[in-house]
Amino acid sequence: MVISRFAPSPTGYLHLGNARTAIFSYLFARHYGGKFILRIEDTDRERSTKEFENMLIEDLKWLGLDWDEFYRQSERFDIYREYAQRLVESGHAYPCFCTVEELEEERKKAEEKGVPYRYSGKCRVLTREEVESFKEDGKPYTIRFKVPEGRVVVFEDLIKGHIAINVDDFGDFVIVRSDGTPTYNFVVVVDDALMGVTHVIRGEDHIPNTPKQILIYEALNFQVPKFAHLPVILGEDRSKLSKRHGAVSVRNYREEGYIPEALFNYLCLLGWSPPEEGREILSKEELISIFRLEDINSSPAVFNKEKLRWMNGVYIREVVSLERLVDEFMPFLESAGYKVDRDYVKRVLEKTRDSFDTLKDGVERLKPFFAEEISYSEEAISVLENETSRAVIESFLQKVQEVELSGEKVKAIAKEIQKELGLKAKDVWHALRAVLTGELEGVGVDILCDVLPKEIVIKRMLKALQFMG
RNA sequence: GCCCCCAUCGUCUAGCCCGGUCCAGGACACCGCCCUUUCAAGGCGGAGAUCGCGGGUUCGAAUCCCGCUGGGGGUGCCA
Repeated sequence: MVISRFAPSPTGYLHLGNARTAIFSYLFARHYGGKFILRIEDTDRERSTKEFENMLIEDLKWLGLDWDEFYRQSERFDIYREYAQRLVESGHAYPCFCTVEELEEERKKAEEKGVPYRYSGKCRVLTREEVESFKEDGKPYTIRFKVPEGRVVVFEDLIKGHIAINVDDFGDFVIVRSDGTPTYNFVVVVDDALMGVTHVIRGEDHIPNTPKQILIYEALNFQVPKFAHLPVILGEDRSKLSKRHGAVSVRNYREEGYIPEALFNYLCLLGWSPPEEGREILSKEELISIFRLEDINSSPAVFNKEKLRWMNGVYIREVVSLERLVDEFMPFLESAGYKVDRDYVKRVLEKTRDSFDTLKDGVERLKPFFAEEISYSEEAISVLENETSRAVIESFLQKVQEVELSGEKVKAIAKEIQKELGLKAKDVWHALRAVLTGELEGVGVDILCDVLPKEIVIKRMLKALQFMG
């Protein structure tokens, strides 16, 4: 069976890049009917927080991901301790008593000499007696993995292909910190092996770590999994997508009114493309059935907010059901301070969902449907100041009294007024629009009248007349 | 510095493995027209890539080989 995992560290909000990694890893597992594991990598006790962990989980669920197993590394320290012990006993690792200061010194010297830095291996040659006596003195120590010399680690990456790295490039690395907590390169191996992970799917920034991990797999006699390193996501300036590029967390997009399925869909298209050309709007189910690691592009992709926006619009106007859209939209109306009836919102959205790209934009555009009081823009005011506008409004008020209000009716009335007053269609509509929406652009006056209660329409007319004095 | 990865329209990409059907296809954005009471949406059309550069191999290269350049990533008692 295929087993993949997503292993975020709870040190911040779920980043778009990580979200995409999670999605690919998830799609892969589901495609093969395998298992998907979520593992919180919180071995760095300094930077990890429970709050971030909760938000990570919340965001992953919001995106539509689910997992079969859940682990938290901070709860598995006993396991790591045991395997670290084994490595020491088998001679693959050793205690190192060097202080941070000493190491800093080594690094500085290397830099001055212009040679690439790697740990000197000083403590590698400590005798048993020396080690014992240091320990008795209570000297803090780390445990380092002994990197074999002259070894070239080779692996076939499922995305990048053949990769060979000479491990002489890095020195013995720390697997257990002086405070007893294990480090990433070590725990990731122990966990992936123990959890039976068959495919390690992660960002390409992990490629340099891979040989170190393979060395540990071997030392522990674990079976080495397959690796698939995803290209990174870049910002507009082609550097790794980060906070300085603006909104880069899943949460940002959630708050801006993006539909989770749209974000999910868009993220999939960064670095991956469906085998069937031309179809880009794909549901989670479709993605699961067609997703293959082989179709992942090996070059980095620039995140394009415009296209995400467009895609979100597609989801709003034609993909999600009306009920779903209402559910998604309600919270945005509430946080904008509108107290409205769900049924009313549904009637509004049914006619207007094709005119905005994000829920937040929707709130703005649909203001005339929800706001108690509307305010006039400068352009609207200048229209209201037109002599003809008063006549239009007065006539409209009179004609609307005896009829049931609807978009069709309003069209008929507008035409009548136009004829009676000898105006251009534009003049009539502009006046009505200014009165009803306070703007000269936006939703159609007819659809506005289709759902807006008649008394509100009348109220706005009267208010306008009053405004005109 | 050293190590690693990458390179097709502005952006995401198809094609590259198995050279010719590619004077390179699709999508977003852009431009124009249509629809129209406005803005969107929608429909139709357009512009946009000498396939990073230079060498090879070949009758023929975006596709194979080599070099260069550019970009990105890594180089932690972070993950």
